[in-house]
Amino acid sequence: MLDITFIRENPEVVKQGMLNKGEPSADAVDEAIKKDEEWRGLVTEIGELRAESNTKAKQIGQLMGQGKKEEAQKIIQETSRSKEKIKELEEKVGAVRRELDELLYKIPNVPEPSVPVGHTEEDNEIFLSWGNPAADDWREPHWEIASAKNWIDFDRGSKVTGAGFPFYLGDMARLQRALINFFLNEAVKNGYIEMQAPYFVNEDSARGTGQIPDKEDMMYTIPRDELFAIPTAEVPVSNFHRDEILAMDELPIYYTAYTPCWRREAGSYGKEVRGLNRLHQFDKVELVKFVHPEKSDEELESLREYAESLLQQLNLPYRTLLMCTGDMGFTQTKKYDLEVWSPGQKRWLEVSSCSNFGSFQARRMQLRFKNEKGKTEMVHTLNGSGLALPRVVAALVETYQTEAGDVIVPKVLQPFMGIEKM
RNA sequence: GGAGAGCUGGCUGAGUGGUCGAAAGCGCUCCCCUGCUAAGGGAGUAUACCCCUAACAGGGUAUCGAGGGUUCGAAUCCCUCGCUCUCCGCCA
Repeated sequence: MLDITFIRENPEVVKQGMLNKGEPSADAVDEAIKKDEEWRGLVTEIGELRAESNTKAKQIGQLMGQGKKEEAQKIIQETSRSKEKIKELEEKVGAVRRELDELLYKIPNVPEPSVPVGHTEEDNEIFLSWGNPAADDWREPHWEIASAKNWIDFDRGSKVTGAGFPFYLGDMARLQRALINFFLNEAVKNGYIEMQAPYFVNEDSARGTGQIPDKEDMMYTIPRDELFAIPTAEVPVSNFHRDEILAMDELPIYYTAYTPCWRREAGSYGKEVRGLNRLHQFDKVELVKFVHPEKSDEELESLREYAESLLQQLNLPYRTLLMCTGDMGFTQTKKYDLEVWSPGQKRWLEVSSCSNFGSFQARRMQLRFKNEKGKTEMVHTLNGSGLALPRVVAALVETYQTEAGDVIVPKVLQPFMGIEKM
């Protein structure tokens, strides 16, 4: 959610950003400004009425204390009249505030000036490419390799749970465990605090990071206990400091957490979801940063560089995309996607998304800090995957497959697996 | 799952219907005193929002776990929920 004061002072910037992000109309901006005016008017009016009745209540208290009951009685009668007016206004102000909040929830974060304006993924900018994508004809997609080696059991996963919930077996299971260890170790080396987070969150947390109301259908729910299965560790980790005021010298704070992620992925179909390309449950190591507002731009770059370093160490060719305004999402000011090359499928697979949210999430979460002047100010939040497992595994297996059909274990993972070949 | 106790400012803790945004202590900040140290004296020290202002200052409202209710008036009474602690049960 954006700051209404910022919207009031920069309506055109907000409107332009909204249209650039592909919203059909920016009318919500003017409507919000109008609602805000109405709301402030009502708040002022109520404040005055309450001030009056507070004064009278105090007078009554004094008179009662002095034993002047009749005089007190007189004032009591006067007061009960304005009571109803206050109640009426309170209901109205509550309704107007809800309407205002609803409008504010509809206004997306404003893209950074450096973000290319565009509508579709065609307009994303290739920020950089690394490595030489393999293009040999003999390379197979990972699901062929996995099935030959009996590494992934999709059918039994479907029997036990449903489509998109595979079992991993033998060396494949060990590979995933190795990747998780490798990613976490690297993150800790780079200053991230390792964290184990809850896999379910409550409604306030889902709202805090914007899953509700924007992306409610993405999550699995546990209605009886009013909980949501996390679609990413971003949700519990970002909400860790919700409703807090941090000291300035605590910033920046970096966290990393491994969790499974659950996503309903309603409406997905076809070859896009073949094999490990898209699952309902998958593993991911997530990176979350809480930073000083002035630092968030450079923090996004270092987050991106860190995520890239993982692919470099695994020696997997990738490219980094700077997402255009229309493809970047509601809550971000700027976003990079890392795509790894899948030589068996001959396509790029997204394995990380590094985003700067500015104060957008922090405002929803009421996460603030005391700045240089001792004023409370919203922190800036960023997050990125470091990395998401299944597609890394897919690209890795396809890239490290030998013509003889084995899969070599990447050097950096060998210490974790204790073998050189799967 | 059952029974009970509790939730007050950065912390400890007082406050059972009126002058309480809240005693006292600790901590912290500033000032004074004191030739180190220690001690002492004084002032200040929550958050959000609204109004006003060039700004500072100022005025107002709300907040004593959350939400609702009773009342002219609620930290104090009532209801619902959350959380913490103790005991019992169960359990990886």
